[in-house]
Amino acid sequence: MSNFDLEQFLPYLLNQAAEASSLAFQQVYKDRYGMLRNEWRVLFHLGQFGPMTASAISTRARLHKTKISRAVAKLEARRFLQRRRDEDDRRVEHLHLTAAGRAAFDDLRAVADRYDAQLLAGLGASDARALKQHLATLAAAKPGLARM
Amino acid sequence: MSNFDLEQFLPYLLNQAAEASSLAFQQVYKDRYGMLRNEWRVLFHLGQFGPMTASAISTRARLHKTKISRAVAKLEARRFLQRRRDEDDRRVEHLHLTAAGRAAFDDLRAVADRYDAQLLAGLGASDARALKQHLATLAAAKPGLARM
DNA sequence: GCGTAATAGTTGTTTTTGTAACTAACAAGG
DNA sequence: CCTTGTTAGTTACAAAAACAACTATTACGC
Repeated sequence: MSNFDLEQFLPYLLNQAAEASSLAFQQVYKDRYGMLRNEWRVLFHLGQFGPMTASAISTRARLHKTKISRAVAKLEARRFLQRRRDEDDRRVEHLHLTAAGRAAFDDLRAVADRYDAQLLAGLGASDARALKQHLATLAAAKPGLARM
Repeated sequence: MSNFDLEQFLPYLLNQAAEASSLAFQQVYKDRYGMLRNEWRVLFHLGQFGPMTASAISTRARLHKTKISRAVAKLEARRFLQRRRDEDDRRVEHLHLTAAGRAAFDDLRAVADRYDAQLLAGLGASDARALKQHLATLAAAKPGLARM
């Protein structure tokens, strides 16, 4: 008999924590700006890193290009971003926020900042740092599982 | 100017870590048993906690009852579980694994056990414990965000 | 240059999810 | 008992995600 415990299984725990911690923030960008998860992510990438192409966002955010494509279309329709064709390579589109897009980003970034602090309120600064470090490592890992 | 960093935002980090760490395991239950995430979860609840009702699983797994309902229907169709009407309260169904269901559970549990160890291989035992403890706390929290 | 492959991005189709409405069975107050 | 409310679970319809196929443009090999 194994001592395996579902509720201590890391992927399960991570999912539960991710869902619980996303809920309240999700409510904000949905209620205030009618955004979906992928739209919020694209907005934040453009807000934080400046103009980028859809491919660059796809790589950095680890989102499939179809998700980016649809999120961009929606953000453009709502005048949060604009596209600009690259002169040299006409396949490429450079995306950048409009003033409205930047305002939304600034607003949501401030919320996110406070929310993050609230989530970590129970932990000391060094514990919080360690937690985020471990999560970043897990996020970057590409675990396989050879013949399990 | 804020020093906010998307990639250090806890809900975002948790999502990335959860997705990355779920991928390889997901592949296993999908390839071997054609299961979806919710089906795997129901299977594990029944395997670990013994016969339960759909409602009990719903509460413990924090899954909406419609997800349970569909997962149960699929698991039943594939002969991984059976239902039994409660004698006293005929609304209630007690769910229990069949031999095939238990075999699948035993197999997947063993994979999960090894996979968990692999994910945590870089951490010391006390770091791993602390990480899981923090995640459990986050998973249990019901953060609101009053007028942000 | 020309055929083939690769890249950027979009569109269409199928699954899966989310939300709400529904049936059936029980509970409780008068 | 009989209305009203609650709980267990299902079903129907709309929204979103996954996946594959598509167009357009550029790069590469010869």
